[in-house]
Amino acid sequence: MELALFKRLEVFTRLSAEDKAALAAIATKTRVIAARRDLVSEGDKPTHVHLVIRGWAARSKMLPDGRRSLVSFFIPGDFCDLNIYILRAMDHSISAITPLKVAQLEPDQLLEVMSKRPRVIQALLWHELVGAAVQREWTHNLGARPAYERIAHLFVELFLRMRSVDLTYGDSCDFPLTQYDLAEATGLTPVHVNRTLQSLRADGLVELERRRLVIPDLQRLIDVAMFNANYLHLEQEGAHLDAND
Amino acid sequence: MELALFKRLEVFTRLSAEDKAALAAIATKTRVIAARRDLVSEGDKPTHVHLVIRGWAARSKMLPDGRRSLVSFFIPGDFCDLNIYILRAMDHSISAITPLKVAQLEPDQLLEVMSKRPRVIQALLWHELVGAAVQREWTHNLGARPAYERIAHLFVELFLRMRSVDLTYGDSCDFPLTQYDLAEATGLTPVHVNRTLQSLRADGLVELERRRLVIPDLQRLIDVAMFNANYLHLEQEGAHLDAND
DNA sequence: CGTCTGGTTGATACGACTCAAATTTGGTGG
DNA sequence: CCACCAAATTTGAGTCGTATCAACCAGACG
Repeated sequence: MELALFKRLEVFTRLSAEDKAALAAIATKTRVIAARRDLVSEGDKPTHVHLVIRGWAARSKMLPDGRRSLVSFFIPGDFCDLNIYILRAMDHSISAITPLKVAQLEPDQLLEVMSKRPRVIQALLWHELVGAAVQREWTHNLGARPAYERIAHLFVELFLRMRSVDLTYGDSCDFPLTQYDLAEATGLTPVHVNRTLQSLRADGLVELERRRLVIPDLQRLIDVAMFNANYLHLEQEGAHLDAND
Repeated sequence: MELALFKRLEVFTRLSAEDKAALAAIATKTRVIAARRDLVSEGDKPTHVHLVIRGWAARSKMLPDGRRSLVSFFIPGDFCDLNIYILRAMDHSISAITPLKVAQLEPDQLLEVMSKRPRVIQALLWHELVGAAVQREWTHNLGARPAYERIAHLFVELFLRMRSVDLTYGDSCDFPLTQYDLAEATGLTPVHVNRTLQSLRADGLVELERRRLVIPDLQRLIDVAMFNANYLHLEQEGAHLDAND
């Protein structure tokens, strides 16, 4: 288990080597899911906490008439389902976008680690709160931005999140979402996503092919999307905290 | 301070009389805000945790071009800003819809109560998780439902939330949102909200006038809105837990 | 009374959807 | 390495839901 995975948790609090080792010790059991399969399904009583190790996943909600939304994405370093301690049944599904490797944590063991290591509990709480902030921004994105800016905004968010876990390479990163996925995440039609994407490309804001995203001028895309990185709470506050007290 | 306010927290865990007394003891300082004024503003470093005692509030996010979204509503019994322990600056504003009375809790004192009373910490965590689930459903609502169902869905949600804190009277409740508020919350135009509201009325699904909502046939509205109460996690799990151990 | 806020109406325009088909890409097995 | 198939992307034409702009109306309030 690569400790690099816990980088995301350290934005808020630096974890000590022991904290990370304790987490790693209970994250040994992994599971691999094929692309497009469910990790957890709506209605299930959840049994494990998952940590994404490799690949992308999405949280989806479905309407009785078949309409589906993707309401969150998970990239490496993201925990899903920290809420299982409390919620009785899943109100959404989590499915793999790509082939997905996750660590499967036993709730009891995680609880044990948290009770002994206040930094870990803080880090996980921070993780959840940022998740909630992202969700609010998505609501805002769907409610307030037209298609062009809305898609641009999603690109910026995902790019910055990938960058925060060192998964970008200069101005590019993996980007496994299909146009159909983008449609479900933005509340648009696949056809309209396609056309909007073409304008974004024509305007030189993004390149997207073969599951690879290139953003030649990030600042320009940020401006277009009216993106305010506030909500990602990426500032390295953790840097100020000593990990060894 | 009326203990009834903590009813919302008890959906998940029954709180003992002492738990509630401890909360009430630190919730003595109240603050009153005029309608349409900010309780907390975007960018602020938050200083208190707030509990809504009377009135409605909303969480809003604004775009540089002036477009605004309401991304959450708070009704009596709701805590706002439990995240202040972690987040450095507010990524949204909280403003009063009606004249608003809140309890202003000192973060330190709340922390103190939580550390001594595991049930309280559980209840607050549950509260946050439900808030996150509601946020996801809003994202879904904006992304997947057309105007008519979308507004219907919001009515059902707010009605059920009001009912869960005993603020409904049979098939009706206070409903202080203007059509302009509804527009900002649903990502629609005030004009379109007006017209959609007229259809909902014409179809006998809701009555709404003078800040009062009547839902003559809740089940029918639920069906129209494709509302699944799952995500509110209202089932009285707390009923199973003994408050005195 | 006038003023203000919130609600309503009408006419028109446009962004996004629908349906249907063609094309390209990527993966698989022969 | 090519042939094939399925998945993903692209294109076109026509429609519809929602936005826009501009009045107008009703009640609340000082």
